[in-house]
Amino acid sequence: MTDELRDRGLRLTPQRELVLAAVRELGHANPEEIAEVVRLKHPGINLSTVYRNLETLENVGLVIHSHLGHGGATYHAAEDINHLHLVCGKCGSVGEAPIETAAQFVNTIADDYSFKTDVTHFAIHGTCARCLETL
Amino acid sequence: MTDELRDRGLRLTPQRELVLAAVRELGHANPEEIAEVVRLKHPGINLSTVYRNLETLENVGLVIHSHLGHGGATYHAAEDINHLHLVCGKCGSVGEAPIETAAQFVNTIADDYSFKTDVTHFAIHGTCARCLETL
DNA sequence: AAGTAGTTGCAATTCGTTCGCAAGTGGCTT
DNA sequence: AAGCCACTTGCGAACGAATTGCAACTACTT
Repeated sequence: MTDELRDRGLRLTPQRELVLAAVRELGHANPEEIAEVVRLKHPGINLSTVYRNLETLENVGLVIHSHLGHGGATYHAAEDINHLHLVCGKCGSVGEAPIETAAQFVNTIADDYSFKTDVTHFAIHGTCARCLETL
Repeated sequence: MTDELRDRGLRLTPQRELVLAAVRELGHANPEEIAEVVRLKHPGINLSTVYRNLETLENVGLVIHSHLGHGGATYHAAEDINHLHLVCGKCGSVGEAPIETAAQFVNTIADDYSFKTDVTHFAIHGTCARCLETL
């Protein structure tokens, strides 16, 4: 990460390093959760610092956010955006499926509308298997 | 709409009527925009009244919300939820495509994960034709 | 070792949404 | 036609999430 940052005149601070580490560790997490993990090693970190660092890490391409639910964004390490999210509207569970599942859909939209789809950015909303059973 | 409401012990107030009318007129709109339209005929309406009415109209099945962008929800008349939204991450434009476009995708997910997808609830995120050209 | 520009923490602010409450009003009942 | 009660409204306060201004700090270049 040092290069990605320095090449743009940005700095490698302990806080920034810890934020990235937390994102990598957590999988998908919101800023609040990330702050909690960071605080284990750097108790004083401010929430706004976490927000700002997530933003710069995203600009630099090390981190990506996606929207899983009604609320705010969740963050992923850029390396492991290789799945789409199946979010259950009833129980809130978050499942995963390989991006290839959507390959054909993405192609159709590209062909018919010249629209380049990023399937990972928004979750796929619906009802999960368990909730379908218990209706 | 009278029946949907009265059957549940709910009332048909002028505000409620105007909120539904505004949703039908606007296509996809957020609470603020809906409030503006309502105010043309009922200047005093309070924003929280709009929020509450959108909620009850949704419970009753006359209105549905979906998430098009980072921010809050946008509301549709229940009748015309027959398309999915293609939201451009660059320019913010909102395109539409028939739900059938996603039929195969939805089926695959149903078969492989027993997950029943509601494609209209979240937008399809990506880059629109025009923004792809001007890169 | 020093200077500079990026970064942090803090507190205040914004935005969108929700809440409690007292006053108002639909619409059933008589 | 009048009355009653539960549902609604408007208002202001409160809310959570995210953003901002600013002064103090510090990573990095030279």
